[in-house]
Amino acid sequence: MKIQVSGYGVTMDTRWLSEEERAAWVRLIAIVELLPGALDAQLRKDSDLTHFEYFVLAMLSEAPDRTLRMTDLAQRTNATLPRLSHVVKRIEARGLVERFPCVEDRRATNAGLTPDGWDVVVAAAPGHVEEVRSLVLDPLTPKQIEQLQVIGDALLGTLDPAHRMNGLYV
Amino acid sequence: MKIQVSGYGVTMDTRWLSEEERAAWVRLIAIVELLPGALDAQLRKDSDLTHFEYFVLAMLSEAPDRTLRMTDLAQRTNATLPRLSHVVKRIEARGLVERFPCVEDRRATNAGLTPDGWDVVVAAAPGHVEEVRSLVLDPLTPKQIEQLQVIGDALLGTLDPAHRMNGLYV
DNA sequence: CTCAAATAGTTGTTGCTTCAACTAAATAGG
DNA sequence: CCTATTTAGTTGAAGCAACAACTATTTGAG
Repeated sequence: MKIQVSGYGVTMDTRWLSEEERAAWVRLIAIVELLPGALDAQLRKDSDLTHFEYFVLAMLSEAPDRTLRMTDLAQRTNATLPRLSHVVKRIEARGLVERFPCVEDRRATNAGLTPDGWDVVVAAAPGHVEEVRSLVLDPLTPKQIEQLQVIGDALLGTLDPAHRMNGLYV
Repeated sequence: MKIQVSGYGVTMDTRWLSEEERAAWVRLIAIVELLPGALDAQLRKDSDLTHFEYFVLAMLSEAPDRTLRMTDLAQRTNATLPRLSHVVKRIEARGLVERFPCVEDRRATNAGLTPDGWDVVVAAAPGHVEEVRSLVLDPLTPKQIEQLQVIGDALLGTLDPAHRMNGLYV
């Protein structure tokens, strides 16, 4: 057994990370921790929405009739059905969406954007897009943006094999 | 569609996202949504730890005397002090860390890893590293890992300007 | 046709994060 | 000095998410 300085200490038959791997990983995990808070903060402040609520409204705003079935919406937003159900209940209470039973399959529920909900998304979008630009896009070169897209595809191949998170977003 | 935002008497047009920008952004946001859950799931299952708890223990395990001041630890883990305080209280109750007042500055509290805490990190590390490999590193080429590191630096320049998230991680 | 299993969604509980309020100690201004 | 402010940390309340349990339809096997 050998004590490592920048590893975890005890060496086993695990393949530890190389310096390059560690550098990339540390940065990715930092981004994953910081980005949601930054997004939430801007949307909260300017539009009284969480990022997830915005995400839900944005998905609906791009759907035919601005309406989707709960299961479909859950997949596009990468939410569990219970989570989505609670969130939709809250934004329904605020008048931004409405739920109604599906005719073809009476187990199913449709969630549709109300006119008020549409107005809220339209009002929130520009500020959100500006935030995305200043946080993520502006610091990168066009080449890096392309690299990020390719890298993202590779990671989502393992994180989201079914490619369920496919909605048109922003 | 062109939506106008007005603020402080100035009206400006929103620059919408190009196809490349949107593609990169959609993938990044999907990763940010999916990665934490995947990390938590593995650590929960195999070691009864959240990823954040593991992160805290890992930081302590690399510090001199396996001890850090709360503020320092909060910065390295990118947590607020209240969040860290609650988490440390919980893992202290499990015997993994202990808190004791700092001698030089009696406002401050030190958090130190106990022998049990050390054992837990050492036991959890290999499985976690394997998970990181299979989720993030293995799907990427060495060149992409390098690109990810550079891109990460650029994004953290705006997300974490003070570069507080500096701990040696993994 | 019937009954078991799968599917769609909701609801309640528990746990973690955030926010605001608080205590206590160190520092700085006059 | 001595008071005012800043810094370090804790605590309690409120809100959101994960999980489990539940109802209600639909499908499918025999």
